[in-house]
Amino acid sequence: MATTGTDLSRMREMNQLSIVWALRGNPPSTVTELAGRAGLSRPAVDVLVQSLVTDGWAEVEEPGANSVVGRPARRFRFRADAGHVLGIDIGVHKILVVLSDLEGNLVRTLRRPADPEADPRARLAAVDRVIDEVLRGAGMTPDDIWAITAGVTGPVDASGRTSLFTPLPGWNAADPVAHLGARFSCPIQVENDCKLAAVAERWKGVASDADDIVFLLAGLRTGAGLILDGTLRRGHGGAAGEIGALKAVRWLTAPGHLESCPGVPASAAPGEAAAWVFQAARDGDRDARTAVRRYTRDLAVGVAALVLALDPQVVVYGGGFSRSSDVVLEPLRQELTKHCLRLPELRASTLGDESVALGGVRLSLDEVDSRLLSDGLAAPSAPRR
Amino acid sequence: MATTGTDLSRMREMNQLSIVWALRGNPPSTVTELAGRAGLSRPAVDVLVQSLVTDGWAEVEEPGANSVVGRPARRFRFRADAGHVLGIDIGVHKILVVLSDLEGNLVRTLRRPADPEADPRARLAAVDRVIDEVLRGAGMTPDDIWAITAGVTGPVDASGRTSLFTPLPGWNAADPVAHLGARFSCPIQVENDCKLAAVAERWKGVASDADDIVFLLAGLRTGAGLILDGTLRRGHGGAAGEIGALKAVRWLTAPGHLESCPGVPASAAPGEAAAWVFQAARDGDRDARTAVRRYTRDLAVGVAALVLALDPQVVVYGGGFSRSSDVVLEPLRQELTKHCLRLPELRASTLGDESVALGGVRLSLDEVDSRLLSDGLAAPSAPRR
DNA sequence: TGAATTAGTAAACTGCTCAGCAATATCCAG
DNA sequence: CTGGATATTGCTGAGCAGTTTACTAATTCA
Repeated sequence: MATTGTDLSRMREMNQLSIVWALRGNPPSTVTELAGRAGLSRPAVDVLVQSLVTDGWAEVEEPGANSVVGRPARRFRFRADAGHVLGIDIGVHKILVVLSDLEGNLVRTLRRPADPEADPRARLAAVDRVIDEVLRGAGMTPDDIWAITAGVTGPVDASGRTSLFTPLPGWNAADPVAHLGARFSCPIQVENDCKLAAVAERWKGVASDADDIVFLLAGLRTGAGLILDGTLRRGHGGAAGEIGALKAVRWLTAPGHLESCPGVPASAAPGEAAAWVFQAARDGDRDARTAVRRYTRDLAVGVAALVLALDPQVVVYGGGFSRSSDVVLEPLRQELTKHCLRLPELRASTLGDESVALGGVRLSLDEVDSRLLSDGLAAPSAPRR
Repeated sequence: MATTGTDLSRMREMNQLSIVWALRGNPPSTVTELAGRAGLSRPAVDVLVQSLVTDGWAEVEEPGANSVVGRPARRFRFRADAGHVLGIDIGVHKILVVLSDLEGNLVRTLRRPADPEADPRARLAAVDRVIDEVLRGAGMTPDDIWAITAGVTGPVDASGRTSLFTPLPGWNAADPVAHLGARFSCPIQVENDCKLAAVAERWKGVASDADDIVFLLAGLRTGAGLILDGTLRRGHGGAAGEIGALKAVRWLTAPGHLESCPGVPASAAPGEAAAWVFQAARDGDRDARTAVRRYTRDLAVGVAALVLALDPQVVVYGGGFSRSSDVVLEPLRQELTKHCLRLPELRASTLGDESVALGGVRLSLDEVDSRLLSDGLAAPSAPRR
């Protein structure tokens, strides 16, 4: 453990950061409240918050109507709009861009359909267009963006490349980090979609109380994202959670049970077929229930492997199929009890298909925070790579 | 992130700790060397190390023969013998106790056979006897011990109980923490044996360079321990790594291929049978090679599941069978390439059957360190629970 | 209007780090 | 054998950050 020594200036930096963290995500706060939250004395907080105001990180709110006894206090507010970050979902069928301020408040969300057959150039050009539209709508330029995280399907390595496999046509030759880097000088990450969705689920979703989470992205493709000890697990090569690649785990073929269910309208697209089967199962259709049961049986093997390997607190069922969790969760639970030693809680995602972009926002905010931690906080400005 | 503010006294504490860490594990060091290592100024280090000496954490070494030019510097040495910790392996067939000083130097190691059929009371009494012998041999009393970590088979929950299952007869009714706590007032942990062995492998073993490790404890039983991001993963209920419980993973039956190999002497005990087969395979015996291949094929499914789930940098093959890694590793590698996306490095453990107790020592030392971090360092003494 | 309560501010104090200088001890070249 | 070079120790004063204490300011309630 190579702990490095601390001096006064570093101490001040850290105390100032602890004020920022006490300020952020809370309603406008008095000096006394901040002192309590940050564990510092009132005078110390006073000078720290003063300098935050002059630097532009915080704003004063002069005392107004105050119903409590005593001298009314000024309140300080974190200037969440001092910077912004982007979370992007580069999907097969859609592109979703979310713009957020530094507090994680979503400023703007824009979804555009994407051509499933588009080659990487065309897809990245489409991403650019959606980003442009979002920025224009918010009256911003690329320089106002402090960090970007984009999600794609398939395992992503440290450089943001998708070398092993991906359902995005031609994508393993694409370099989205370089592409975005041409217009944005802020830090840019590309990450696997399941991993981002898992992050979102812990941030604003159904697993915010848990530190050990297995997240399932269930749809026509099935994937998993892992959060252990509260932090996203990428794996040494970025391929953590890819248990679906194991032949004994029939995640590739599992959704097929839904499509091949007797009674599905011949005209239905694959995604619609699954929705039809779930609805039919909900209505009590015998064939549909069998199909769902087969689907969950195949799904459960992989989930059980993850559960046994990691012993998580919560398994979150997310992705496109999570809308039908009411007919999936119970059979899945029954299957899992057959396999597992200790059954974790099973929860259905509520974030819908924004989870990937949301997770991207969260990772971008984390990136901003880690910059603050390492570089300290000068006047707010977009970090450069 | 609830970072709490820092004041001067806490800062001194941290700087003093950083001196301790700069001192420990290094040869006796001069003030200048320490200043460099800890990132502090020379005068600062001087007063800090002075107070460490008066507290008893460090010793001065007056300058003696000095071959370098200039005024000879005093050297300071960490008093590794200020305290000691125990690592214990409570196995089915043996009990192994390791006594270590604060620097991780092994002071005393004692192995005693255990009755496989012994009930928990008898087994814990045997543990007591081995501990007593070790302490007596080192001239110590229970009060000289600062932390104890014991390893047992089967998943261990946070309280040190083995409630799910275990091959130790009657053990799920045992409470080893309470038993040891009657004589020792220091912190006591009980942990799963595979997890401890994994920790040892990263500490003094073959995976000291890796942060993401899957450790296999391969013997008549097969188990796994996970280290991710450099820290041991226990799982929410302490059952991480128990992938062997999955029916599709045939870890329970895998060693059977070895015992049922044609040609094994009828008189051989199960453990000896495996050794015989490995030797025969080494000598080119056809049946033995087939048996080993079957064994690795069954083993590989579970390993592949862990590898795909976690994408580790290294897989370590340890446990009793690791002595025969020369005939196992290559077939295992071949099987894994069939299953995995990205093959991690495959290494054979070199720690032998001391790994569990060694891992216990490491965890005990970690416990001591975390006490120092939270409570600061007064004069050295055994921490109380 | 005065008591009670809370906020803001100034001054004194503590404790730590750092820069720099003088003192000291050894080695080595001449 | 001696003086210079080198490297370490010990010391002092300056600077800085945070705490404590005390005092003043602003507001509500009785």
